[in-house]
Amino acid sequence: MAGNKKHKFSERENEIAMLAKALAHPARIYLLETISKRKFVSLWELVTITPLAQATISQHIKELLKAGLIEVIQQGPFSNFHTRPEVFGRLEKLLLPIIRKNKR
Amino acid sequence: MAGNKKHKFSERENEIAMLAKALAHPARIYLLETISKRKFVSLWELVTITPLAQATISQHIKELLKAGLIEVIQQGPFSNFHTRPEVFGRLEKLLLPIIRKNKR
DNA sequence: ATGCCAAATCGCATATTTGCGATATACGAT
DNA sequence: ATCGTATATCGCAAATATGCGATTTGGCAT
Repeated sequence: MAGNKKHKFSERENEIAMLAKALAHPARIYLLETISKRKFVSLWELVTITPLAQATISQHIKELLKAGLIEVIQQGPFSNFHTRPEVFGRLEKLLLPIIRKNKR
Repeated sequence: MAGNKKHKFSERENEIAMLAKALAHPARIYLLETISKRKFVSLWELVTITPLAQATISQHIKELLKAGLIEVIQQGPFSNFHTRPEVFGRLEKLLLPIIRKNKR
């Protein structure tokens, strides 16, 4: 079964896996890049341009928030999202060495 | 339900997600780095140093193979794994722009 | 308070992932 | 051919992820 064996691996390995998991769905890549491009996007706007139901988009956004890749700033009835530079820096710090070591 | 909506997103988004998914488990990060460090490792060796059952490790290795991150070369009864530089290069090409654009 | 809109959450169905014991397969040595 | 070792695969159980309709929540205006 899927009994949690995560404690068997290092904090670092778990952190990399956690961040990678947040990126492991095309909808989340799309949402992330849209938020990134526009700097500031509301969920309502994401709903209008994404081929998924509002509930589903809300769910994916929650995943991105949980991983810390994006942040929300409430503006009236709107949730405005933007990316969190520190966490992308962390991602670079964790992932680049692995990529660099193995890339052609 | 989880009906496949992947076709609703671009090839590129799907490729990034596919590679990220391969990295989205601490055991796979651990296996990948071990294979990377030693340049050439058999599954038997991985089994002796990884806190998971042989069947489970075999499964994770299969995921890494499917994503193209590693390759196997049979040597007698041993499966020797090594990383695939082209695919890490691809990963860099796809992921770095996103990271760079958003990092602090 | 009522109505309206954006967003989050609930509840459910289905799909996929994770883990492993058991079994099957492949290879080398004898 | 038989044995021993190394891997892969099967079959199952449980956990988690995905998707969405329906409902709830929160804010703003009137």
